[in-house]
Amino acid sequence: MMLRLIRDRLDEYRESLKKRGSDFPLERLLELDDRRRKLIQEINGLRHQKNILEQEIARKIRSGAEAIEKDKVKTLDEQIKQKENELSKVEEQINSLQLVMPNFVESSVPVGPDESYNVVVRTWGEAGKTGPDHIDIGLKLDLIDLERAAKTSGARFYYLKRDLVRLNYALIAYGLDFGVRKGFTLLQPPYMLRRAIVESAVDLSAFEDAIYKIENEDLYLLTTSEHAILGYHYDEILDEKDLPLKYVGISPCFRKEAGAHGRDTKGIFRVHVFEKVEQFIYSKPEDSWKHHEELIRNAEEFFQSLEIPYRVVNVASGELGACAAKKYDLEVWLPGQNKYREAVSCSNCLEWQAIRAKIRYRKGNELNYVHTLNSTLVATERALIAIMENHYQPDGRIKIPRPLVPYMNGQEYIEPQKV
RNA sequence: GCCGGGGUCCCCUAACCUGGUAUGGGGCAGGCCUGGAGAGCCUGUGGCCGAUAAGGCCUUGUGGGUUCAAAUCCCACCCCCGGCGCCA
Repeated sequence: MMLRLIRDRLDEYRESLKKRGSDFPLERLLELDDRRRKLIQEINGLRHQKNILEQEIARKIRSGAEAIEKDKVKTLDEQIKQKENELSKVEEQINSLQLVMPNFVESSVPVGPDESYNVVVRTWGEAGKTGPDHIDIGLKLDLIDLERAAKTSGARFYYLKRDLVRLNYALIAYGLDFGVRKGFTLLQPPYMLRRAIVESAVDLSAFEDAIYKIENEDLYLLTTSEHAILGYHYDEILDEKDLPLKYVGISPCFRKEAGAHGRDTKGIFRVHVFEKVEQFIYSKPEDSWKHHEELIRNAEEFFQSLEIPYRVVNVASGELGACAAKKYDLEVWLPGQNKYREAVSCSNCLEWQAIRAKIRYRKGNELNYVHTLNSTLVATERALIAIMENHYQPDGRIKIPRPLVPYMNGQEYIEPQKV
């Protein structure tokens, strides 16, 4: 299906691969597809002959005659079997290529191999403030324990303590209410998914680098509720009048971070488990770019309400990931690191995921693939870092952002522990 | 986990025992009819190959097997419902 799309827009697709710097073997895939189509034609012809023979046999048996063509059917069966074996080998190769086949690249995406080619779209708030990092603050106020987490679970784990636990749940509760106000439907998904579901949502490289597998089961721990929300409508036909479908998911996210050795090793910035409130939209194709802007604007409004300075970047073609045709990152200012760091990722996957997940919609008499879009609303551990570092007061307290105060039972500051 | 019942096209449903190429209804789309609407009637409704043709192949939860032939018989697995057991 993705193949047909690519055959229709072959030049554009070659250009997209070039922009990504992808070494995807497109020519080989096209050759295999030609071979596949030829085999299907041959098999269809043989099956047609077989069907005709079978009907003759049935007719003869009904009229009481002895059926004598059985050996002819056997010969056909052998020929069919042989072609089918070849076909299934070809299809196997096609499938494994399709699992790593990247999406198109949208024309407004900056072309370049790495993040240095990202283009800043806009900035909000006063960046440049410096101060202690979340680890120092967390230790000083007894809000984070990393050593004991290392003892129980290893690197990249953490215990949150005291008011930071409450602040985490306040962020989640605020994020969910925020999503509902924006017209999204809340969804708390299963935290484990079958392989087929995960494969429809990601490219293969994600499996090795990110995904934890449950032993002896066809189940994988969620890396983001995005995948579970895509799976929600797996193999379904939606009605045009129900689109767009907007969901906000809440779940923990489990990530191996296998490809990230040595990066962000301290603190709770890059960890194996974190909570995330996620926006997801199933859209009609003609509306998906409008919704892409809507999703990033929602995330921006959320971080503005927390009074955290940020910038939005248009991610360069080489950093997109296979699924996305365009991706915005929202990067928050972290005084402890003296730089902007990624807190939100907002992608338009076009029909890439929908084709793999077989999600279509009915428009009058025809069926079309939907477009899917996803964006973080808030990954709470990273937001906690941003709050701790940006709202740290000279007197050693952390000011709780206004919208979270009601979720903290009116509490306005996190106070240092009295010794 | 155990015992029983079940999974058919977008939805519902017939055929399953007794193997012969998936029935009917609803919805939706188009057409006829109408001043207009409704009712009624007709046609279409998934996937693949092919030129958007003609035509053909495939499709009854998934994968195997028996057979000239499988929705139908056999085996394994998945899921749903009911009962029992276990459990935060």
